[in-house]
Amino acid sequence: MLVQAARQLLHEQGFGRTTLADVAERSGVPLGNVYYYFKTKEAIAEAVICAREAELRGLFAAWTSKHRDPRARLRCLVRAPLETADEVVSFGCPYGSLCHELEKLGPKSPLAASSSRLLGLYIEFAEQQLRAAGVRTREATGLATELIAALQGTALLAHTIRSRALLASQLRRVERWLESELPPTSLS
Amino acid sequence: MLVQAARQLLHEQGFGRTTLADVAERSGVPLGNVYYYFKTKEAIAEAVICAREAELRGLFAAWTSKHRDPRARLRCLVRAPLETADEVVSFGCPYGSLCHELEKLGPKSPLAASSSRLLGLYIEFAEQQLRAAGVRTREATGLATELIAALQGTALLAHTIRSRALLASQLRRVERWLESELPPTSLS
DNA sequence: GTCTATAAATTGATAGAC
DNA sequence: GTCTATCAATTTATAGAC
Repeated sequence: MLVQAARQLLHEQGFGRTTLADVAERSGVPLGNVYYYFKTKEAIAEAVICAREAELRGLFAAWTSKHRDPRARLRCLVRAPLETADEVVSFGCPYGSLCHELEKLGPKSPLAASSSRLLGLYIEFAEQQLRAAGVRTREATGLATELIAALQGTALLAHTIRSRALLASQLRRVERWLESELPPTSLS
Repeated sequence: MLVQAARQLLHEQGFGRTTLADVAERSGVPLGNVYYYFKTKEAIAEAVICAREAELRGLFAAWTSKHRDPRARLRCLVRAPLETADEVVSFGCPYGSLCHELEKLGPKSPLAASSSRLLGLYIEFAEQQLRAAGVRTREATGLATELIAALQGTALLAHTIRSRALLASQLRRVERWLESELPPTSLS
């Protein structure tokens, strides 16, 4: 699938360094075909962002249905980068690196706005689970932002240093920190 | 100065989207001149990285000479993004965004290796100050990494959301967290 | 819908006058 | 050392046969 190939390539090489010829080649179709399905290169990026958004919503839904306890859902969130550790170490967080690059297109670029929604979704999910775990509404926004910032920073460092060990150990630190920030469990 | 212009442009637009014509124009010199001073575009990027490294070392030296107390130095580190809040909100952390983009050139790229040194320096400085503040050697590395990750993640989110308020409030949170992680001051 | 060929624009890099 | 003109390669995008 065209979008699937583009999704991988944008993660591996970034938007700027990925040519439409790359996308065509990895999809196994000739270059001309790409333009039959997508008017411009930006349109492909937009489709990739949508795919990433669907991917995120899928993860959130899976964690939500798997665990009733919001703390367990938050643990899934923190540990998620370990599930794809190789990719994160080699290419960074797919959502964060997309934002990082597309934001450089300027505040007026539609791609920048679309990609920032990805991190927004991330924060929103964390905030919901924090509130469900008993964090006060006022505090939940700040804490959720702090959590996502910690995860994004961890991914950037693990990627830059290219160390899976760093990713694992720092995610454990984030997990311990988060537990210390949550209100004590009500032992009903 | 050529490098100065390139330094700004790489921060504002990134390496990939900055053309040598851009650099020439902002420097006020014709395009041909750029190639008299730098053999290739990569050579300019290398010079920019060196300039950023010197900039970092200068900041560290200033904080070190200004404060004897390592805690005060760490406060400077955490609050530093506020000094250039507009730039951080508009374009992200100059060091982090450079790493983010140049790492996509692949692990074998000399530019990727050079840029990763920037974050390495950052961690190293934090680690030194943490040890001086009484954090055990074993713990200092992990804590320093966690601190820099928090700062980098904060810069990314503040940039993506384009919110100076988010930058300020989240840096305050990082500062409070850091204080809670440091051993109690010895009231000598 | 699929594919080849090619146009049009951008941009890294060079040649050569001054 | 400085500047203009231009080459060569890449890449987005289109035209048109099948």
